[in-house]
Amino acid sequence: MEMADQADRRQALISAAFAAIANEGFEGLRLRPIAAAAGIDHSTLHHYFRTKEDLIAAVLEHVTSQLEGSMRNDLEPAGRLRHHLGAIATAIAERPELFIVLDELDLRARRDVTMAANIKHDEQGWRAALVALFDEGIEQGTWSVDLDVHASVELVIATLKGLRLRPDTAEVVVKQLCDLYSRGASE
Amino acid sequence: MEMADQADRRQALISAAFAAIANEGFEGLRLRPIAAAAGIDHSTLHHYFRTKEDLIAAVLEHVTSQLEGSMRNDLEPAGRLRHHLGAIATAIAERPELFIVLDELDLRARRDVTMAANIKHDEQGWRAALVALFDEGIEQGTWSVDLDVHASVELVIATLKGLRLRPDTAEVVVKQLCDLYSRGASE
Amino acid sequence: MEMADQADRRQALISAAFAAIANEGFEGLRLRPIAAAAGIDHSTLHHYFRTKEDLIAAVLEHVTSQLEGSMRNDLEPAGRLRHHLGAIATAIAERPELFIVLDELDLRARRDVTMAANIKHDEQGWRAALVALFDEGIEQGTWSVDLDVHASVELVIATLKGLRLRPDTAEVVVKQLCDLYSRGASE
Amino acid sequence: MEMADQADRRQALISAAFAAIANEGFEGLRLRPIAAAAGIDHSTLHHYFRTKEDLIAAVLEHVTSQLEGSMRNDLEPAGRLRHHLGAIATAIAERPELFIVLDELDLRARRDVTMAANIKHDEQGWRAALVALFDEGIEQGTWSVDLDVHASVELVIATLKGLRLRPDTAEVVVKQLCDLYSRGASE
DNA sequence: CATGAATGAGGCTTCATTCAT
DNA sequence: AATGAATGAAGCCTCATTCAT
Repeated sequence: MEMADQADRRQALISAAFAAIANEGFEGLRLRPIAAAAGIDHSTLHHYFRTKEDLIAAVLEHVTSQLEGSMRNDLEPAGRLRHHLGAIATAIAERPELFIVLDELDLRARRDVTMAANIKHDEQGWRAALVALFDEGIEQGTWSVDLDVHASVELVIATLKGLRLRPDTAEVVVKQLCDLYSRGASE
Repeated sequence: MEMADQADRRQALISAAFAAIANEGFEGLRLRPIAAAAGIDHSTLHHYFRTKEDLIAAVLEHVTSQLEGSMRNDLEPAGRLRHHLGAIATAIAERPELFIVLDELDLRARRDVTMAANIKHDEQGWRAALVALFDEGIEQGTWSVDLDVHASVELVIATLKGLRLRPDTAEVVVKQLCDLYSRGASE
Repeated sequence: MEMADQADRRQALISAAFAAIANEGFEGLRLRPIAAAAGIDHSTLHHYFRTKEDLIAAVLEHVTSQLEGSMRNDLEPAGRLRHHLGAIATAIAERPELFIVLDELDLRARRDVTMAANIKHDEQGWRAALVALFDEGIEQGTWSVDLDVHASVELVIATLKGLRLRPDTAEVVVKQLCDLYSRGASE
Repeated sequence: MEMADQADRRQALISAAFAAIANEGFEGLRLRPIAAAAGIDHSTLHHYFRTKEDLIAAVLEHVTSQLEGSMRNDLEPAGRLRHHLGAIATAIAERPELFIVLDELDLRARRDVTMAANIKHDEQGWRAALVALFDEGIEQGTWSVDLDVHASVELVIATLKGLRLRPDTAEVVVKQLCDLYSRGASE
């Protein structure tokens, strides 16, 4: 039981840090309030996370673990794309903070090599799945062989990243993007 | 002449702040180094910008003034879209700092109403131009009347925003987006 | 057997503390690393030494026990002096840490009455032996009756203390001091 | 006039730090009390000394400037030695704090290269003067050509260093050392 | 306009120690 | 005896801002 308490406390700290970043931004991340939110002394926080950086890394881990991709391999390419984009649009709409924080992290990654590495790693998996999706679609005739897979993948990623700050438009934008690819497909 | 000096100094401060944000991020924005970069005492900076926020606002103004849109009204809709997106892709590729800083500013806007207002105002103009572009295209038969103008506008904006952190992919992504709309058009 | 373990552990803590003072100085004495070096939790250290001061006192005891003087009473005064100084010079050269730590302790004694008392006690024995040596030497005609015994004792002590920070010069300095007293003796 | 104030304040900080080291030792050197003693906020201290190390360096400079050697070149070697040692003995007796602090600094030099360099530099001058003194003495027949100059210099230095912690014995010890060299000389 | 000393609030981190287990 | 979570005090340092000059 105590073990659960420990983990809980740790999780509480991560959650508090996550919320702080979401609400106040990276600038506003102060250790004292985080500790207070978890109901402990600010020096005790260092018992769980030796340094501020360690806490931030844990936040990143927490965020990415929540976004673990759901790519349904049982659908054909077009449907899979539609489903995947829809899932992300839904996630953006329902839990925008997740993406806000990811954006802050993304920005910080420009100066923090560790963070950059972690984010890159996470994106790699996503990117690979998208490449496979488009490759398969071309193979099956869903899209023309002329389709630029790399460009398409980057377009999808860029669009989704660009939606982070405007969660309210996520749904329509994603639909529009799907439609464009469907039209290409019907051709 | 001194007036020119004044303006120069002011501009030097803004440039220094801009560079600092581009290189170190918002977190790394310290007034003292900014003043030093402009060759003045850190106290004197407050004669030009009463507060840190004021300086940041000036940086935003500086950034947006550099991005004033070039929407060529002499071209037909499809060409105009292609040209516009190409121009932005070029800008991203050539002066990525501009967009990096814009991203930092965008993120900060979530907590700074003044900044949010300024950014929104700037985007409004952009948005309106895009709406006009698509409306005209539909009117002229470039795109189907079924085209969701609002969604398309947001898609374009989201995509471009999403490119900020990956300036190297800007060109191909923009081309891909144009192609998708061209194909839709050919229909 | 466990008792031996206990003593061993205690000794390990003292040794680790000794090494820490020798290497990092008094400033650098931290309990956690000491405990870690002895392979126990930092909390457990408090079972062996209730407080940091207690541990330091034990270090002093450890150091002085290692320096228990070897004054050979079988030699005549001049030879005894030469032998004694030589022994200390050798000790300084071979185990300089012992003297470094003693110096740190000496300095600290200025503010720590307990330490001051302990050190004073240790020195008292040394001082008495030296007084006896010189007294005997005068009695036997080795040195003139004009020899200031007290001053000579303090000179010897001061010189040896002054050598602590320059272990490499210990040998020649000690030899020089002996020579000065031998010359006085030959008179 | 204000300039004097500035320098005064700076000096006040150095003096306060000096006193703190003398009374509490290096361990007890805290910036806040130092600032308070000088009548300023603890953050203002950083305006005068960017870092704690800088302040310590200033203390060292202050101490050594007070000890600038008084080697009277108008006296013959034996008299010069007697005079020099007497001067230092007097200094130790009258201002023992100076030497206490020097001892703390000396000890710290073992871990602080900058301090070690500064101290070494100061000692170099002293050492050179002593070497010259003994060389001249041998040349003039004051001492035998067999005298080990290097050893004698180190003996003098070690003795004086060893006196730091026992200022009350300085006078007699120094006299005894002089006597030993005089006797050697008379020979 | 320019300076630089001064401020006060606040930042992260470290440490010896205690307490419940 | 041993652990490790928790504490609270304290450490150095930084920053935006103000004020007297």
